[in-house]
Amino acid sequence: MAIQSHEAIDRRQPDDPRERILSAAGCEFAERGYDAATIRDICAAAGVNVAAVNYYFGDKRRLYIESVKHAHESRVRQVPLPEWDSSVPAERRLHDFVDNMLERMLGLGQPPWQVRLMMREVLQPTEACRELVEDYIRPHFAVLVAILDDLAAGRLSQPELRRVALSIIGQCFLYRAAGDVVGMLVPADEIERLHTPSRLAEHVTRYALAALGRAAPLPGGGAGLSSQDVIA
Amino acid sequence: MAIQSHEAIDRRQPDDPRERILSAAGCEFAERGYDAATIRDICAAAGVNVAAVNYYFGDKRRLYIESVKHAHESRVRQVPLPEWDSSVPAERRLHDFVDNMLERMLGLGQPPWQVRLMMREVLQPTEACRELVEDYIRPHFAVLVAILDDLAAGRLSQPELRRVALSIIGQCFLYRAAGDVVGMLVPADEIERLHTPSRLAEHVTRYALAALGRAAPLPGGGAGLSSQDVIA
DNA sequence: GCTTGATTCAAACAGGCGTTTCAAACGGCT
DNA sequence: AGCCGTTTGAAACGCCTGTTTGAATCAAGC
Repeated sequence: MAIQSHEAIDRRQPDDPRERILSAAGCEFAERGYDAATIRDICAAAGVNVAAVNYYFGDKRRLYIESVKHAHESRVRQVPLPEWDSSVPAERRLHDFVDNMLERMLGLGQPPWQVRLMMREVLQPTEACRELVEDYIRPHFAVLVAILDDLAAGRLSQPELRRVALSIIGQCFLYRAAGDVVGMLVPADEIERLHTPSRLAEHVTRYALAALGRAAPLPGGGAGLSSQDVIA
Repeated sequence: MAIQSHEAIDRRQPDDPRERILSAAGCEFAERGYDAATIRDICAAAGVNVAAVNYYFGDKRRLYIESVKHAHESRVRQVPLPEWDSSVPAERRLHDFVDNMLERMLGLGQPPWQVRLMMREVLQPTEACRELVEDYIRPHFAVLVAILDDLAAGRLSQPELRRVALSIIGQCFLYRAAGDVVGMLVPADEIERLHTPSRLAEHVTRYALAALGRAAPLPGGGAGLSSQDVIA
């Protein structure tokens, strides 16, 4: 039997069992991975019976896909694409974009399982991945390419712009995806001082601007937006 | 029941059951992950009985750890750290290093499951990770930092050098770890033409040299070691 | 030959998994 | 009240997992 009036009712209220299951599932999938996460644990965390997942979602695989979408939607709502006044210079827009991306990925506020779950999709794509790329990643990518196009003032081809964009994303990506290993390679106090989202954003931005000839090369003092880490 | 003379015999010969299990296990773990890989599948691939893994390794977890070490060792043997004559300029050494790293990661020869397995450790560290970092990653990292130190001629502090090194590694890392998503963002023909290890190595190197003021900024024609992708 | 230890094998074990069942409880409705 | 579709609940069903057993096989030493 069932699953009929699911479209009709409002949902989205936090005591809705379906919503509770999605949150618990996303959290569990993010932490343990698809295979290691069990329906029993998910249902226990959500405070519902194991039969509920069959009732609402059919089976584990569809629950997983829905929970990825759910995480991705709520994440988009939390951290929207930044928008700028047309007078803001491209350098500042690049910095804001990178800062926004790092803040979203490393998220000092609370390390959100949503990002961890989406990261799993990126690293080992399943059915939910294509949707994730189209709705979430590609728009961000397009904005970055546009900023770089402004910075290069038409002197770079689209393929070149894309490669530069990937270079910038790669740097941010490393800190999120391989953060544990980075933590083993860099002294702990240096991590605390210099590997905050805002400090990293400044480094990545300065690195890119210097490479594009829109700022003095790296050792230079007056190039970036500020000069921290004085001596170390 | 026992495990006694394991140290005595030579092993390393390819028909040794222990060796066969390690290879099959590494392959299976790399492809499916720890939980999804089953001992039965591994043993079937290795052509041994399921009891063999208990006999040789004790249990699944220890088999996993040993297979990570095994993959890492054979990978080190395959692709050693490049060495240079002291007359080679730092620019060339940087290019060679990046090219070597990308070739090892993306490995055109055969997409090796060893790298995929090690990548899993980097992304979600287990017990085997620390050893991996100390034996394999840290030495490479140190070489890169030394090259950058030469390039900067002492004008960058150690923390700054490490950040630049991570920027370079991050760019390579993205193509390996998030290659599927990159493939969705970039046109297929562009991938084929420009996202080869050697082309990417040139881009990453040029990007770094420009940022450090050791080459003309990116749009410049005569800066890099060659100027491909003419118009696109 | 026989003995001894190391190795292999088929078969079984207990436990956890996703999934299903079916009856009980709920909530509007007339 | 009684009815009926929706939602929950405890229990069970197969199935597949990692692991273990105990006997069969092999290799070498005497």
